[in-house]
Amino acid sequence: MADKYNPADIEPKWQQRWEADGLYHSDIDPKRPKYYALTMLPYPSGDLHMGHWYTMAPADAQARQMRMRGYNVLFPMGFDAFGLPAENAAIKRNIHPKEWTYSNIANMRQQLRSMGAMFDWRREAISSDPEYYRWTQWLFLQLYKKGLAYRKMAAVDWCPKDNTTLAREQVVGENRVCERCGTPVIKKNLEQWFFRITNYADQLLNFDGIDWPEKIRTLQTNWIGRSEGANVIFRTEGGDEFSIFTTRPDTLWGATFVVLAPEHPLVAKVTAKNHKAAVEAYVAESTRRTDIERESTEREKTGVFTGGYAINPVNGERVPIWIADYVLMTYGTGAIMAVPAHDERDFEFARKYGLEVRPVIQPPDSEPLDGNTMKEATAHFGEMINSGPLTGTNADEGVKKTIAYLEKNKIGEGAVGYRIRDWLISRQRYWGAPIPMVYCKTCGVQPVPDDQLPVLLPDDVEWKPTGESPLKLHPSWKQTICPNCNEPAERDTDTMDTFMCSSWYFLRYLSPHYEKALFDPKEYDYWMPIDVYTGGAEHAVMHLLYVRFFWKALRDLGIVEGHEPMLKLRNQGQILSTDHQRMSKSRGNVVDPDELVRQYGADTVRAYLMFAYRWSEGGPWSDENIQGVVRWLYRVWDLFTGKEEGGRMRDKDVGRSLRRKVHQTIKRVTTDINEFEFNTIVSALMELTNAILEAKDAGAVGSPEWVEAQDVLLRLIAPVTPHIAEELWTRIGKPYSVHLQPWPEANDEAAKEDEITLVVQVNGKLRDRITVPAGISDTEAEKRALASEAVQRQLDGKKPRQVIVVKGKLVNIVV
RNA sequence: GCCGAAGUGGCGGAACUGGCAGACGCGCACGACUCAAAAUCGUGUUCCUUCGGGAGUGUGGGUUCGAUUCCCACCUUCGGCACCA
Repeated sequence: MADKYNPADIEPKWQQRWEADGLYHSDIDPKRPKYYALTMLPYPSGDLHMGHWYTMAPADAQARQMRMRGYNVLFPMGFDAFGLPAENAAIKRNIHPKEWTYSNIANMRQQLRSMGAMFDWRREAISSDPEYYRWTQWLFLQLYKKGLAYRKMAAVDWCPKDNTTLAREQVVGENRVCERCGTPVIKKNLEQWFFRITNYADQLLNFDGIDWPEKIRTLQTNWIGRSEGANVIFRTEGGDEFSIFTTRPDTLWGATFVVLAPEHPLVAKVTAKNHKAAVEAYVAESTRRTDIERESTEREKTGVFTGGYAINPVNGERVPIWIADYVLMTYGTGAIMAVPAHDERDFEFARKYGLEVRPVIQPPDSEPLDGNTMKEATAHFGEMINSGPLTGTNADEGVKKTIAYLEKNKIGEGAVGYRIRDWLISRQRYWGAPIPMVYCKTCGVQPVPDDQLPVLLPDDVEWKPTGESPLKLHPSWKQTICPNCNEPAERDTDTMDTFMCSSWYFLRYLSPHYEKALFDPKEYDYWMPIDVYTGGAEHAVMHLLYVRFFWKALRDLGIVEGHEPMLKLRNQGQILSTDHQRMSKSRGNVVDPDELVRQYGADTVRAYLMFAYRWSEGGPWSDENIQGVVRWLYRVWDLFTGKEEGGRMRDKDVGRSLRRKVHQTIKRVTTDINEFEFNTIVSALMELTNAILEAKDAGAVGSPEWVEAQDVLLRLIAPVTPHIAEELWTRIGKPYSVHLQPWPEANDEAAKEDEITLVVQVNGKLRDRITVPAGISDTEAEKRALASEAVQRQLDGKKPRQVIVVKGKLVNIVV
């Protein structure tokens, strides 16, 4: 009986048993409340690393605890298997991406199993399986039919290393680099597929009814970047109308010139003959520039006069039309009114090119502004001056009144601008779901009919990137017939962004092999929506935004119901390497969990990851502290397998205080696990273990309190360290399985303290601690506090001016 | 520049709504066991101290009987955005 704790023996044993028994199968059960716990699916990049364990093991513990609390828990797992990293790795090793991906999946599946998590593998979904991407393609077609997918020629972000376009969200940092490989992106004019995420901008700003971290909500809100203002219609002297967007319509009378983006469609038309050469040179120059140069705020503003003029609709003034690359075609209307007196950029530009600066807002508490002598623009609100009929309007009404004025005179209207761009989903790469569209010379763009899905990705392709889509180079793949006229036609040779695959994967878990639809409606009705989603915050404006957009689009298509797919989101922090850098294969600093599991066992690694960091924070990896957890589990083991010295308790308080600790721990663990505070759970469990050991020394063995303590401890550690819990549960003769037991209930009466430590302060400083009965009255507490020797010493004969008693906690004596 | 988060022992980190700062661990020191070491167990461990106390949660102020917690200013670190009109 007194054998050593050997995780290498017990962990595989129980994993096999659970597997054989289907212990973690999640099936519809109308009798139990459901709980869909989802954790982000991994990319099959080769090995499971510490980061995966760090997200998944605590998420598993929380899911397990919910199960013990009587919920029917779905905790599925799958692989986000399409995409660039797999393909790039395959190129480097010169093996087929498919082979590479699937062998990695086989490996990672084994690693995931070693964690002892309660994944229901029958529900595994792999996004690169035809039975999966068939539905990715089907969803694309649904969006297309709803007008939410469209094809457009645009200047798009292109990664010259990965040889593909990227979504705006996948270009990161101030150097505007590719999110995958860190290479600065360039612009290319290409015809590409986009999803109309901008249609949902306002809805995506609404987080009502979901419990998501403030941080993510802020990031998404900033990314969407809503700003209110007005569109104002200007006219060129030639009579062409164009509209400008401004957030400061109250400064309209101060517009002394207008600026078009170099790509603006009116540029050629407004350009006067004698300015043509300069304008064309400037346009050519700015197309050549990278985004980094062009969008850098450091760079001095440049521009050229077109020789054309526009009419300011509010005062009929003739203002020069310039072009400048600080005006972006992709935001607002690609044209601005320039109000140098009240906009820093316009001011800089006006001073450089000698254009008029005319103040039309007089901010309070400042000297009357003079356009000739101003040193900088002032963006403050204030009283409108020199503004025709609106002169004298005060700060808080200016914008509103100007919009009303514009609308009344039909020269503009209130408008909203967004920073977010439509989601570019075409990729010129091989390893992805083909875009199910066909191009016919006579019928144009045609969707592939549903019954021809999936459009299979061919295996026999030269997948190495050339800058062209690999599928384009395949000898026969793109040749097809038009679904409309049956004449020869060509397939779209691009594949879809992998973020598209991962925008709906949680729906496929419901019924991964269902052939009739995206999901089995019975499963959907029972399991959805997701009750809790766990994963990294680094996906804030990519995956986590796409998922919400996708769901809303699916809702509008009548495929799903409700406004949000995930009711609650919790982000873990990141585990950095020992060098405080992100773990990555290229840096060679990846910490391998397998090695630790071999050395200490999965239970120890699970508990350590929960114990060592605040889950939401993460931090640099260190295994120095792991000894604490190792020792703890050995102590737990000994508690159940060591010699039990029965006998008489030294006094009856031993039993009562043991029971108190047991019930206090139930409370703490239950609260903390549902708040995703895993480190304090392990602390509480260690404390309980220590308390039981102390009680053992005090002769508690065999008492009812002892029996209860053993029982509860095993139930409480079961979600954290499932294998040792199961082993010890069996060894003390309890019926298999501990994971089928109900979660213990805390008894408030038992958890209550009989005695409390009353803190005694004098002038807010701690002077004494006295032990008193828990239910002590305020007057009695005051009396005892004043009687304290330490207090008397402090008072030194002085009379207390005031005595504050906080019930059951402290007495503060003010002198 | 703008937005957000965080600064607590040698280290990881606790502290519910303003009420015992440093739980639980690591490490370290000393002790027990041992021929010895490891492991294990026990004791101690914020700093200073004349042993009465004093100081202490990034810095400086403020509110309060009382502040790690609330308010103001600043410093540092991290994350995000960045000519968005």
